[in-house]
This record gives sequence, C-alpha cells and structure tokens, in this order.
Amino acid sequence: MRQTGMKVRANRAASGRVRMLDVAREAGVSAQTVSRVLRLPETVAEATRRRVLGAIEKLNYVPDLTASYLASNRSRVVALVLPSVSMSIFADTVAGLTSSLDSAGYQLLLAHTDYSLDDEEAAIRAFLGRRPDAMVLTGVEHSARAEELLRLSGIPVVQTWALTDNPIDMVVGCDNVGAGFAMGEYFIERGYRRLAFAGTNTELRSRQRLEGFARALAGKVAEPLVVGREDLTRQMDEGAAAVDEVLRRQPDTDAVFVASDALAAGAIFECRRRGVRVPDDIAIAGFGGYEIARHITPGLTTAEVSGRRIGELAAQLIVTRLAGKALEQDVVDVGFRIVQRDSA
Amino acid sequence: MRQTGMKVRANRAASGRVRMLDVAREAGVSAQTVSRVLRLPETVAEATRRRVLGAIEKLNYVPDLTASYLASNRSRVVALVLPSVSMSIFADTVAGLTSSLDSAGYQLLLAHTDYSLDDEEAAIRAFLGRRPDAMVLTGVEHSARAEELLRLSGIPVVQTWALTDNPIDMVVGCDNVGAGFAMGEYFIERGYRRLAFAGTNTELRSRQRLEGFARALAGKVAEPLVVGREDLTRQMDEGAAAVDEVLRRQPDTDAVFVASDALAAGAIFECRRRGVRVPDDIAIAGFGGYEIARHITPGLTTAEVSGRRIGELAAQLIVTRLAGKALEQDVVDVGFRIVQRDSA
DNA sequence: TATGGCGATGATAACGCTAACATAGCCTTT
DNA sequence: AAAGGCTATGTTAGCGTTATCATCGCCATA
Repeated sequence: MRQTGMKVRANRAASGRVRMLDVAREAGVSAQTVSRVLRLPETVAEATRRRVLGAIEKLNYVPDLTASYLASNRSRVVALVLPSVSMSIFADTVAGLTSSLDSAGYQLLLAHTDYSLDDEEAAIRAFLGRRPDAMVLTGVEHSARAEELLRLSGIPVVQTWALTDNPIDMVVGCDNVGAGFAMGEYFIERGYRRLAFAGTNTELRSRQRLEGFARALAGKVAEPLVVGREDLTRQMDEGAAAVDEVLRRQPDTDAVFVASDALAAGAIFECRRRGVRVPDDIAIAGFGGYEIARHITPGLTTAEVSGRRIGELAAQLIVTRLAGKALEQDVVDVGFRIVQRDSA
Repeated sequence: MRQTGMKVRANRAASGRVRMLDVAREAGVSAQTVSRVLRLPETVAEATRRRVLGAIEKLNYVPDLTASYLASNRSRVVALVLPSVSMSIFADTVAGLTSSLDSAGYQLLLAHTDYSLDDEEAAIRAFLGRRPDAMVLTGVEHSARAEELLRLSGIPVVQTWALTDNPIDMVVGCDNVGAGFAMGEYFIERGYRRLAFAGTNTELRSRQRLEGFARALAGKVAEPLVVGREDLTRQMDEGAAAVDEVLRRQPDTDAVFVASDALAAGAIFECRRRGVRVPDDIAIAGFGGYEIARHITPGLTTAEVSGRRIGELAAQLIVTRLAGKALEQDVVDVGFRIVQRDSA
C-alpha cells in the first residue's frame, strides 16, 4: 500500500487521492501557494489564484482538514453532547447551533448520552480525541472526571439549558428553579390548591423546576405530589403514564406542572381519552414552548424558553472566543416567559 | 509557539498536550507499544500493558484520532446529511444511527441542508474534507456534482428514506410511491371521492407519495387537489395552513392525504379550531408514524415507516462494509404499513 | 547444539497539511 | 544609486499517529 523507495515520481499519492501537491504541480506553483489560495486568497496574485482554483476544480481536489488540523492546531469542529437526539426541545438548539456555526465554517460532531452521566463522560472522552475547537454540553451536571478532562483540554466549553454559579467555562441557559417558582405562583394565584409535579428523575433541570415549584407552594398549600419518570424515549406515552399515576395516587389533584411540553401534551391527550376535562377537572402546564403547545386543544400554558436562541447564543460565544476576542459575559440567561393558554 | 532547535528535551509537546510519546516515556516503552495497547491490547504482554494503561491514566492521555487517521487512513467518523434537524421523523433515524455506530466505535458528523440541493452539495463537500469513513444522505435526489464527488471519494454511501434503481452505493428506505398508492386505494375503498394532497414541493419523497396517490385515484375519482408547502420549519403551522388552503380552494374535499404526520397533526388541530369534524367533514391521513399519531384525537390514520429502523440498518450496512465483509444486498426496503385509526 | 519459529518490542518513515522563515523582485525614499 | 520596505512565492520542518520492517530473546524441534 505505502510506497517506499521511489520518491517524487508519483503524480498521485499512494492512496490515489488528490493532494495539495498534485494541485500545486498542475498549477505550476508550490503547495504553500495552494494552501494560501484556500485560506488567505487575498495574499495571492490574481492570475496565480485563478490558475490554482482551475487546478483544484479540474482535479476535484478536496483539502484534507484532518491534516490541516495537525499542522495548524485548529480543527474547525465543535462537538455537541445531547441527552437525546429525538427530543424536539434539543432539536431547536441543534438547529440554532448549526446555522450559526455553519456560516463561521465550523462543523458539528454529535453524540447523545441517554441521560446517563457515565455515557456523557464516555462521549466527552471520545470527542476530545477528535480535538474539537469547542464543546457544547447539555445541562450543568457532569461527572467530576468529565469536568476535569474538559478543563485539561483547554477548549471553550458551553453548558446549556441551565445556569450555575460554578460553570466549567461558559453557560447559556435559563433559570429552571425560577421557572418552576413562577409556575407555582401562577397556579396559586389562580386558586389551585391540590398540586402535582410530573418530571424526570434523571434530569437535574427537571429537579430544579420542581425545587422552584415546591418553594412557591411552601406555606401556602400542601406539598405537591411528585411523579417521576425514567424512560424518556416516548415522551407522550410518558406524559400519559404520568397523568395516570397522578390521578391514581392523588385523585383530587386540581393542577399539574409537567416538566416538558411533550410530556404535557401526552398528559392532555390522556385526559381527553379518559374524559377528564382540562382545565376544569385538572389544569396542566408545561415547560419549553414547543410548537405543539400552541396547537393542542386546549392550548397549553407553558414556561416558554427559546431553545433555538440557546443554540445561537452558544454558537456566538464560541465563535467570539475562538476569534480571540473577549466576551462581555460568559453566563447568559435567555430567560423564560409564562405563556398563558387554556390548559391552566 | 513551535520549538525549533532544542530537540528531545521537552517532556511535553510544544502544544502542552500529552502525546503518545509522553505516555511511552512514563511507562518506559516505545510509542509503538502504547499504540498497540490501545488498538491491539492482546499483542502486548500483560505487565507492559498494565504499565502503559497506568501511565495513560496518570497523564490523562487522550489519543489524537486526527493524527491516527492520517497515519492509518481510517477516521472512524460517519457523516450524516439531513434536510432538517428539528424534524422528529429524522430524529428517530439519527437515534438509530448513533446507537448502532457508537457501539462500533464510530462518531457522527452532522449537517443540515434546509431542503436545498445546493446546500446539500456544500455540506457534502465540507464533510469530505473530514475524510469520513462513510456518508449517510437523506433521499435519493442530489446534485450531479455531489454524486460525482461522492463516487470519487470512494467511501460507502447510504441514501435513506427512499428507494431508487440507480443508487450512488447503498440505499435503505421505503417505497414512497407505493405508500402514496396504498393510501389512495385506502381512501377510495372507504368511499371518499373528493380528494386532496398536501405536501412539500421541495422534497422528492413528498412528490413521490403524491405520484402514487394520484395513480391510485386515476380513472376512479377526480384528480386530487394538490397543495404544496415550501417552509418546513414549523410543521404544525404548515399543516394548519395546508388545511386552510384545501378548504378554500376545494370546499367539498372529503379527504386529505398529508405527506407527514407532523403536518397532519397540525391539520387536525386546525380543523378542531374551526369546528370542522374529522373524519366526518373531512378525513385526514398522514405519513411517518410519529408518536403524536397515536395520541392525537382523533387517532391519525397513517402510512407508518420505522425511521429508527432505517437508521439502524444504515449503520449496519456501513459497519459491515467497512469491516470488509460482503453485503447480502445493498438496497433495503424497510416497508410501510397503513395503520388505521379514526381520522380516516 | 544448531535451526527455525514465534512472541514481544523498537526504529523509521510516511500520512497531507501549515507555521515560520527565506528569498527574489520591484518600488519608494532620500 | 543605495537602502529599505513591500509583495508574491518558495523551502523546510514539523504536527501525533500508525504501517512496516527489524530485532531480540526464548523455546521447541530434530
């Protein structure tokens, strides 16, 4: 496979692939000039540049960014770790992130953890081997080892969808405790007295929403019934199961705060199937602000957070940082907004 | 930055990063032995291996897969090009793909094209620079140049979500024309006579479903009204708009085949808002088999296709092929299934 | 005891690119 | 006209890994 001995002879590499040197020969320049045409075109004379571009076109040359990284120490790759890919809320974040990074010439490496911190650590470790220029994580809860690896790597890291006083590096998210608190107050103002919370045990963000929610109720009404779900692959099924559990364990519940809109939609659908009226028999509020919240009947009252904006801001922080510029702030709160509809 | 002159001295590279050589020195072996511990552990003596693993742990060494690619010509990266990330149907495919590839040690590079063939070509070009071991595309329609680049690259390519007689390499998908035809027959059997189709102009797959649908109606009932949507970012909004257009342009429509379940759900929600009864006033069927089809009221009749299975099979084809094994078949039809619920 | 084979390890030369420095030619400036 | 500076291009030496071949013991075999 590898050619040994005969030097310089070949017009193509042993691999058969077109290299920068092949383009250079075709254009009658040095490899360095080809490199410059690609990266700093304005430093190359018009005529030369045209000749090189012609050769690139003719030979169908595609530069090897892997080799480029090795020589320049910039990979132009951003790694993204998500709990789950098939979750609309994160999909918006991915969309915002890629849109903004694309235009800056970065590409996205993706992994998902199935909500396991161990899997997350494994994913981070594997990613670091690709030498990404930056890494985006979901949430602010990670294994100690994962945080250490990230710190040692020295690359910019953005944690998303939550806030923390002790970030690894940068954070773009919302105040989950605050959102829970606001929803608790909202329920109480409206006169609901027998409350429940349905969320996921495995997610810190869900637990934080519960924390705020419970705090808002404290001293005013009874503690909320808490229903925790583990499996998150079938969101609507889980939401339906959550309602079922709430109605079984505390039949006189008059309002439920559900930790995500997809779950909440599942809950509303289940109520409809059972003939339980929303909000008359039971009020339901969600979190996230997915498209379905606007469309479902009754409209879903929810704590809206712009997932897309989180992605865009994360990208912006990364690009700014990688450009060597100073950041105005490395903790960004995108906020939330209680959107009132008919479900609560 | 680069050190010139003084050789061998440094215990760490100029970059400050831990290299294989640092581990080798720590363990008192050669770099090659460290490499072997990582890739072919069984060829290294037990005691040596332990020493090397200890050194790796101690120094927090993370192998540089970029350099590894350059030397071995295997990147262990699979590139995936999607029309859109925030679309549940593709999310399942991504999930299936990553799950299967993870365990084989591959990582996923992701890009989206916003349904533009030009953007797709750009994404493919950019990806090829990363030298992925394989590439997964959505659909079977690509620019001529993109196909040429892929063929020249020589890597395994899997096209998904459709079938074709002339694949670039491998295909995993379903028969969109056939699904449309089956849905057409279904409507006719049930006595619907004034039909419409709502889909996207930009997607070949949507047009194929229409083709089959129209063919099933031909000679039996009038040609279907065709409503085409362009913007696909807000699926449910688009579905609502589609119903609106159908009712406006052909008020006596008694059934609509909508090219995706998310659109169809939007359509059902819109009908509900307007007081149009489904299926009594208008029947609605979808395509895909998303979770919402089971939950919405009325339940959505749909042509179900397993997006997850498409991802899993694509991964399997890739892994088999990269392992140098022969494939039983390079065109896989995952099939579809008309699932009858209450909406049609 | 010489021979061959095998298991474990090491030395060396790429892989395709870019940083850093070098050079060559030309234009200003004084 | 000499000095300096600028622009366009070339040369060289890596970046961190792995493929390949070489080496060195050691043991079984004849």
